[in-house]
Amino acid sequence: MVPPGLVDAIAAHLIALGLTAEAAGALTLERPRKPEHGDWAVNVFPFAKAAGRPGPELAAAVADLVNADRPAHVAKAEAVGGFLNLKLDPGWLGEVLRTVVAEGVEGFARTQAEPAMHVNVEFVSANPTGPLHAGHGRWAAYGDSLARVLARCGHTVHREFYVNDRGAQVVRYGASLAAAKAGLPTPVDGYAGEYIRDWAVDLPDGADPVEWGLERAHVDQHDVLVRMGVHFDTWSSEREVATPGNLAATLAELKAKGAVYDEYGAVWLRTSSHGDDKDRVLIRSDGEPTYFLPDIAFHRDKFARGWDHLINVLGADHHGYVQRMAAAVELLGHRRDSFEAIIGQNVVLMRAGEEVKLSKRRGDIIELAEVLDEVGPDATRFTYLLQSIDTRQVFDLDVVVQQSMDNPVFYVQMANARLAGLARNAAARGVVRQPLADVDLSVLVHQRELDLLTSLGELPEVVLDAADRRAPNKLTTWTRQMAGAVHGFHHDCWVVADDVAPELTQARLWLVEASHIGLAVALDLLGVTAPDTL
RNA sequence: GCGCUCGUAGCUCAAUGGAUAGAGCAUCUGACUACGGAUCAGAAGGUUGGGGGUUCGAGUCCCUCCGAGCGCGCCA
Repeated sequence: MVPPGLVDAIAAHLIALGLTAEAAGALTLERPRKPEHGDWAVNVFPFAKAAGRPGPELAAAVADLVNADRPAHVAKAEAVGGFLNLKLDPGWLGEVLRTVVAEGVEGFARTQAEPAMHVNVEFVSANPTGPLHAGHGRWAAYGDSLARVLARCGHTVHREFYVNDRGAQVVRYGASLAAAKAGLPTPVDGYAGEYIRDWAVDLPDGADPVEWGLERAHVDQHDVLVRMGVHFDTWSSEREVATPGNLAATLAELKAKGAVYDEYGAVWLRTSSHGDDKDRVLIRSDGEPTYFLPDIAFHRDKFARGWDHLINVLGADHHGYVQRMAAAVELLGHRRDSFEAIIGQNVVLMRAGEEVKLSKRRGDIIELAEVLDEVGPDATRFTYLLQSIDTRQVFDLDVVVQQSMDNPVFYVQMANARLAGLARNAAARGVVRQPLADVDLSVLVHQRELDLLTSLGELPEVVLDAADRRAPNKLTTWTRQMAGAVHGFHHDCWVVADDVAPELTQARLWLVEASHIGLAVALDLLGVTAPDTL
């Protein structure tokens, strides 16, 4: 949070020092890494050239102007090198606290992004040929949390799961189930997983193994996602999208762009003219569409349903897919950047110090359901969101299972529970919290208290940053920092005690309330519950 | 061979092109007659894989080399 009017005031000083209004408009405040550099800082180096003087000199000049006429809540401006460091008065943090309490869990850190978009987020989209494995969990946690963060920033968000229930693999899957039921060996190119044998036991006589198997896999995947707290607005079926009429209409639209041609008996799309490294087959020489044409029809359908920005969360093994789909989107007449592929790196699962390879075909998988059984939904989601989606993640089941200090989710949840405990304790001792308007917050001067308030004030920016950079893990980092501040406060600052003045107890009770709100907001965006008792 | 994504403390990870690269774990040393010690404080730990370049300034951008994962189907 930034004191209202502060940016404008500094920009006005820059203009007074010779910058154009446009140049000064680029001004941003940033959080200094070190506390001694103040609460906010302006890096004036970028403006040095336009002002016609060296950065340090410009910073000093702006500092003089700010000190001569201090904007609200600014206690001191100081130039250090090319930085203008701003120290806010203690009253500002009280304003932060009052804002947090007034806005509450619903409203705090809810910033309106401009422009607000209709965003369709497609994620997981696992093949309907078996249960979700531990690797899928990362996409589930990431996609759902990203959707929550985008929604909090004012976007209208739709969660979509695409079911590839058509094509050769589905046939192989059905054949594998049928063979297992008959006690026959797994067909060549079939699925050999243990779940095939387990599920085949339930396959009714006379049932179509493909149809029955698809339903079985869907129910299994749906249920485990629900257990994780992940809900999709739409489960789209490739079969329903790939109707002859739909495919023909899509093909016709592409043909109208002159991007379709016949060769070797197949029908091709000229994606290479739009950034792909070669053209792609739409309809095979045997007359069957590849996966690609239905996929294009599916994306066309998303646009037609009113979504103007499409996000696809994909595993690293699908990165080759991005260019061709971006090309197709462009050929359909949409802006290239209205299709956004987020490529996530794979999860490496460790158990007993060894890497576990995940392969559904070979049957060597760890099911997501097993992870949830062992670890629980909260630790599972928190762990998946611990780091950037851009880096390979090592998910060590043994470490996550033991509720040790290796697992930060307990550190964070305990901080939340402690805050609740502080409020409970005060109530049990008969301390009644007075209305916030009647409470003097200026007694909050302990470094632990200031740390909590500073951290709280950062949350709105963290949420925006997480949305802009598609990085919900920023929130994980924030909760860990916030939890550290809570534990420090808990250790050093007693809320109700004989040697704590009643006024300080009141202020601290509200500090506890605000901190509780902040953690609740962040944990909700991560999809992690915030229990008040552990 | 070509392409995509990466490489930061012993380990797992942070760091809008900005200030002396930060946390947690593990290790060592301290702090409990009170709100949950599942905590807190301190110490130690770094040539940000190597080398060039761009600029006032590079962990971050560019080039190159090394290393890792993943792609390069009329599979999905």
